[in-house]
Amino acid sequence: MPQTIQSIERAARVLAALSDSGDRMGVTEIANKVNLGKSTVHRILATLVQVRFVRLDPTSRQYALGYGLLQLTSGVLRESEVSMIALPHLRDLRQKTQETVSLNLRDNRHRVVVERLDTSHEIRYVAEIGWPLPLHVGAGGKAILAFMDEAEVLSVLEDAKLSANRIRNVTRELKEIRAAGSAFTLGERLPGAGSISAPVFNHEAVAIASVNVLSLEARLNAATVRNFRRLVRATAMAVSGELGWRAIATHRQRMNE
Amino acid sequence: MPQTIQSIERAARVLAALSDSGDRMGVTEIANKVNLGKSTVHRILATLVQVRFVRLDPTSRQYALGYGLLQLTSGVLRESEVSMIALPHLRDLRQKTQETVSLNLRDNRHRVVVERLDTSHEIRYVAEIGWPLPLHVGAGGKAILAFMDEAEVLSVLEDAKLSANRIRNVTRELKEIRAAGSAFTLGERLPGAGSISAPVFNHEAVAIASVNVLSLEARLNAATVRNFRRLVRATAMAVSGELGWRAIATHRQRMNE
DNA sequence: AACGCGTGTTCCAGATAGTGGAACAAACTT
DNA sequence: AAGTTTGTTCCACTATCTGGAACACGCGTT
Repeated sequence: MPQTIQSIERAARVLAALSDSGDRMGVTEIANKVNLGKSTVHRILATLVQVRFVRLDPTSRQYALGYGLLQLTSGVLRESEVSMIALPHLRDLRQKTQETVSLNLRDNRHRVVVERLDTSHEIRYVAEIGWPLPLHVGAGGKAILAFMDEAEVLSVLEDAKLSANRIRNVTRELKEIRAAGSAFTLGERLPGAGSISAPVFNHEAVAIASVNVLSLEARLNAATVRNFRRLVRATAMAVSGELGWRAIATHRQRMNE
Repeated sequence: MPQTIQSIERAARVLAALSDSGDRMGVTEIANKVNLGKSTVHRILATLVQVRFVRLDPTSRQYALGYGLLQLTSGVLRESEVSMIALPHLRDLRQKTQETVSLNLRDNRHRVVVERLDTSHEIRYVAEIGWPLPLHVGAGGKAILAFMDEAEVLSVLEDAKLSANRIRNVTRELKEIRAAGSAFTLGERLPGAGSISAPVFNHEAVAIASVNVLSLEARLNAATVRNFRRLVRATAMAVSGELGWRAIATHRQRMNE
């Protein structure tokens, strides 16, 4: 590990602990969870309170995540032009499919759900949002994976400790996805659910995101799947287009190299 | 300032810098903005990248806020039951008013917008969300302020360095708000805009939030304002009710003053 | 009421872990 | 190809962080 600051890592661990407990916690409770002394945790918390990443209920003396974090989040989303561009298209897609739609962004060797439009509930910042998911599970991941460098794909799959056999299977599947331009999986991540997904390309023609439709296995007959594949692809391409992706240009680039 | 950790404070400053630049930045750029040496900032960034609070574009070598922060934010909102309870009521309110509605939460001596339903654009995490706003400016703040401890109100106003004269004015205004049960301001925070707001009480009958309708001065004639006041109050009370507030008991308490 | 247990908070001496200048490397600019 | 800017690494110094232990507070029990 090259040059890295312990206190900050520890502060992050404290925040994570608060996040996935989903509830307010006391000092010792946190201290146990992150395996640090009370005093250390207390000092960390005092600092985090000061910068409004954590808030302290003075009566119960319990700590919870603070609103200062919201400030940062708005920055995350503003910065990522993809989600801003995609949003209207996602609405359109939801309208047409009457299903939950979402946008996955690639984050290094994972993917992250950054937008989600629920059929009934509109967008809501729930559990799943922000959590890193593997690239090789679920249509949303595979749609991205299928259009990555072959070498990189392999290293991702090996990192995930898949057997040689499964690697072969996934690789074949990715080939099919490339041919079809969209991915379709059933119950891979959530039992009983099905997902159709297509990749979004940026101006350099790298797959940086995927547009997804989430539905239930029961609702997905062959005709519906075909229809959703078409719609998802159209949406993804519209977004890619706005990001400056030129289908033809990419070909030319390859020739010139 | 009691026991606090420098590195963490500094890390927070780096994150803040990235947030309000709204764009990706280089090491030296950040270093200048936060007044620290390059090496120090570099180390901080390396750590933040590791915990996914920041991401590094390897080709451009520029840093931006990372998706790990989204993970935390979902925790912030999940933790705050108020926003979960309020959301359906806010939708209702938007439907009835056809205006932008929002929910402000009190955060110590400030308030923070945590939810916002735009008339046209649905909920979106934009600029304003998460930023701390003063309690004594705008209807959304005053609606909360009006139902706080008198001593606390005074200390808030003094902290804001208001002249004795303006303090008197605001105090009288708060009295009116208490009597009406809702606040109405014109162009106080945003020129040309108008806002109507009512407080949300928790089970201990303390004002922890406010429900707001945002409109334009041009659209707000006397009749409309009266109507919005009614609607906003009804919404705020519905939310308060679900939070365990009992109207009659507390109403007496307040009115007896 | 007094007692004890479990919390949260503060203190402090020791030493680890962070600091920043300066040297190095890499990447654009001219 | 030389020059300039920006990112990264090194390293000795010591300021800063650490964690055990002592203190203080609140709460439930006897």
